[in-house]
Amino acid sequence: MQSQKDTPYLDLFQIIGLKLKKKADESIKELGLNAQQGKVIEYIYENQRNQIIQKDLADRFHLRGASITSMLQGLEQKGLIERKIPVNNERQKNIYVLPKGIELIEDFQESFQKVEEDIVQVLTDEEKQVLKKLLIKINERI
Amino acid sequence: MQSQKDTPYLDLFQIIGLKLKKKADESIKELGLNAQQGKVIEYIYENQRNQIIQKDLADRFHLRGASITSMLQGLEQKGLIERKIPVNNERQKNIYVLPKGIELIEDFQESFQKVEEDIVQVLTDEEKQVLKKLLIKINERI
DNA sequence: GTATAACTGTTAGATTTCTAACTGTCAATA
DNA sequence: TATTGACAGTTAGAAATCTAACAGTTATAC
Repeated sequence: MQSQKDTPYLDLFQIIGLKLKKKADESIKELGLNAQQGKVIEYIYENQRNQIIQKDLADRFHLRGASITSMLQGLEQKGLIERKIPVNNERQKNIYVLPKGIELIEDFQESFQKVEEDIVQVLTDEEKQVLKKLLIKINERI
Repeated sequence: MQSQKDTPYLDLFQIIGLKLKKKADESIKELGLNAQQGKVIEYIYENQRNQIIQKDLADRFHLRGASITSMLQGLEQKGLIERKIPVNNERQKNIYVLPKGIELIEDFQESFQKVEEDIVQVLTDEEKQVLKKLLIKINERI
């Protein structure tokens, strides 16, 4: 395992990220969506007053424009969101969560909260604070 | 952004994991592979003396057996690895890196090392130690 | 004012992963 | 020892993401 040990941070972040993705997917599977879709709906709901467009989602979730198009088409077909071309810019589409989507949000949040607790339950309060600071620092620089 | 703030650890791990994946993919793109494939070849090379089989890779990389089959078929077609059915168990396949694959490993390691440095360069030595401990602790429990 | 460039989103096709169903082999047990 | 179950890997088809090429709209520059 020599080479694996050479990049312990890269390896740990990759594995933890993957495990968390699977946990989160599993936790909201019964709602007929995956974690990414849940997070996106949450984000739209929290920000729809600010006229968010698809590009904002691509930036926030580090996905390509094409991927957002595809995901939102799916969510629209399920009746969870709607997209409206604003009067001032016909290139864009503003995005809104529909009532059927809003109903699910509380369930998402509860599920994600449980995964969140799984992550930090083994840490002391002090460790949690330190970890958060370090993660934020790293996220800002990469 | 209220709901986003409710699961800061989950969100940070997801975003950092995604950014690192993209960085690592980019860094070995010129070799005609992605980061996952590079890590797998590295791992096979370091462990091929111990008769590793596909299931070991599935466990180590948190992928399904079907995904490993698919990936290894690709690497085999490129002449980077080979799979041999051992005499003592015809269900299994032992995996070995071929010379053409071995040639690439140093390049992988150099590239991954650079991504590794990107992660920790903003941290002090003490912070690095603390971070590693916390990540290992979390990884063991989830 | 017109031409050019930048922006936003879409499509088509490739890649990677997944689940579910399957085959063949080995192990356990009755 | 014959049956049954567990194990390792494969296949087919679905889902999510990507890149590259494109269309339409808006902004910029001359």
